[in-house]
Amino acid sequence: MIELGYIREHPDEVRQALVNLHTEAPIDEILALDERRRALLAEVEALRAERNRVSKEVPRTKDPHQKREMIEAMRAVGERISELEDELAPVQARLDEALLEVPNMPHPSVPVGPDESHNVVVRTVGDPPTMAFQPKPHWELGEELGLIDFYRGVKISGSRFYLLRGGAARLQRALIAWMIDVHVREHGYEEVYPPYLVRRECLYGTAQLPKFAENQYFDSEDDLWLIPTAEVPVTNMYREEILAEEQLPIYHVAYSACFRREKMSAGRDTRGIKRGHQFDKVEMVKFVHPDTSMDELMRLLDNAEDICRQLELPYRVVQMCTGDLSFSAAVKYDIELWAMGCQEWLEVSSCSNFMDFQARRANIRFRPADGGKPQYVHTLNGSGLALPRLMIAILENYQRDDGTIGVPEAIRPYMGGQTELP
RNA sequence: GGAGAGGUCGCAUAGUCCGGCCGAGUGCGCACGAUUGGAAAUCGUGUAGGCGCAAGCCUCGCGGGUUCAAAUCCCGCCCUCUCCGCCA
Repeated sequence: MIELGYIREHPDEVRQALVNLHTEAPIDEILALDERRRALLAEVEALRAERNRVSKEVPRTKDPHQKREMIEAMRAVGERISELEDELAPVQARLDEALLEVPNMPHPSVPVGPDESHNVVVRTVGDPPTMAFQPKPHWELGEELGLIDFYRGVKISGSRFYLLRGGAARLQRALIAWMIDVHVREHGYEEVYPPYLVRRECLYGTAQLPKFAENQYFDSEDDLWLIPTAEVPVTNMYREEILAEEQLPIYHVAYSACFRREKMSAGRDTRGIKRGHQFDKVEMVKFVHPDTSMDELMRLLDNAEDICRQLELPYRVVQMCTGDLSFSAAVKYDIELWAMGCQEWLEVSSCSNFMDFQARRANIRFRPADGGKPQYVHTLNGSGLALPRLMIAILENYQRDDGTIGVPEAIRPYMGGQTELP
């Protein structure tokens, strides 16, 4: 959430940001509600001050007549306060709601552009493997080698579900364990295992709600929501907390299953395992001092790239332009792996700096070491990495002319020394 | 799921029966100061958050109600703990 005072004082900058983001938000409504709210608040607070003052006098007043008059007068004041409060409540409620619909402001360094065609390829690392044969897409490899069972996935759970079998299931499990270990051992993260079902407030904290409700699965009976990413439970670990400055920065890495209804992407990527309703991901989350968050973003991105480098997969880093920025990110870099079979760049990681946007929503603060007022932390996160697309890249890029698939060196110790699939 | 106990300012607690002197006492912790060659001990002062230029307003798990006035009374909800039941 961005600060109400900022909208009030810089409405034109906010409007321009929305234009650059190619989105809309109820700014005019917010300004009108805010004005109304402040007027009502001034009135109601003056009355409350009077009531508080007189009510304190009441027990000290000896004269019964005077006492009765004071009580009568305050009864009238009380009624007026109630009226004003009834008027204020819906204004405040709608204002709170509207503020949650305003996206984060893009960082000044973000290139301005209408859509993904204006994203900037920052660097390309590694070369696609040379193959003396026609590489196959993973859905063919997966079926031929008995590694991916689409038919039964659909039978069990419907479209966009599949099963990994045998070596593929093992490979995924090995990748998860290995990636977590790399981030813990080499990059300084603390591993956490979070809940997959969270309360609704958490989704507000990380900004999946209120705007993206249609993409979430939830249990209406208990109002518990399935996480679309470990970002949600992990970022919310410190919601409503005031951390000590010395605790920062906090780095967490978490593996979780992720659940997405994909309502907004219905019909896209229906082939293969690129986009499912359930997938696994290793996620990195950081809580940092505001002064350091841009540096921290670069390191986070490098941590994610390190996985690609160690797996010897060709990738590129793309900076999102304003038009392709997500709702809550101020800056975002994607990492895309090149897949030989389907001949496309696959997004395996999104590394974002949210600045204080999520911290405001989730009320995550720190107390400066000099003892000053609590300040909002900056939060960041990045995939490190998402499994299905990583699996695609490995299956397609490590396929060999004899029909087998090589296991990347780095993973072999986690596969009991196994060197090829199936 | 059943029975009981409880959620108060970093932590621990007092206050709740009998509403006002309680936005809130005490201890610990922490900060600063005094004392000291230095330290311990001791003493003193300070020490929750939000809104507001300020006066002031709001917050004692959350929401609602009663009242001139609610931490305190009433209703609903959430969470924690203990015991019982059930269970990977």
